[in-house]
Amino acid sequence: MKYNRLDRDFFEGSTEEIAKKLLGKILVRKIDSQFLSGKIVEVEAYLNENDFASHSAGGLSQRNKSMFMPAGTSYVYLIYGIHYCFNVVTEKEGIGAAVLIRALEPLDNIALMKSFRGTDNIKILTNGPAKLCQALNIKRNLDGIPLYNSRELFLAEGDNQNFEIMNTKRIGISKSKDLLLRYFIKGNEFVSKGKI
DNA sequence: TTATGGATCTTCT
DNA sequence: GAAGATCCATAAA
Repeated sequence: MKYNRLDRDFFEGSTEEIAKKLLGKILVRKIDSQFLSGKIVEVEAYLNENDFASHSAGGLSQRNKSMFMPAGTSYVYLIYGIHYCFNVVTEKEGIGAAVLIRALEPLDNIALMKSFRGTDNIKILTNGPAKLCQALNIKRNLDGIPLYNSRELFLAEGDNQNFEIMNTKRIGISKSKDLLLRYFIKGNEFVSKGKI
């Protein structure tokens, strides 16, 4: 499969805009000479203002510093001591905002994803933010890298952009929980929760 | 089918 | 010292 990488321009725009534009795009992971990939089907926006669920709400810290890097940087963090989550950083340098990738539809090299996940069930390979990191072997060594200019982790153009976008409240947070900043592809069976 | 608790550790208070 | 952008196994209904 040939991948048409998204370059730096793609990431210019508001965080909500980028969140919606990321749906249907392909997340590509290269390990040695093998490509693993999946279509993005569910995302959440985390803003720099009036969003107390965002890691950036308390200002710059050692953990969240990638969120303040330029749009198109990766932000990978450890949650609950055991799981990694992957975000696409948005907005200009110095502004802390990002889009959490919550679910993928597996495409290339599903066999390798299954072995990283330790399951044969394709439906639970990448239908959650920590699951997709495990399936693509995304860890903190990939935090803070430029997605528009990296070989091991990048984004690519998707083929079919014919889908309807659903917009709901975000999952698993306790602050700013009523903001409608979750977006997912209507009808896609790899969405993590509340599928239509 | 829904509810609950354990795993496990970095970050900030 | 407590909380956290999750997942999974197990128990209850």
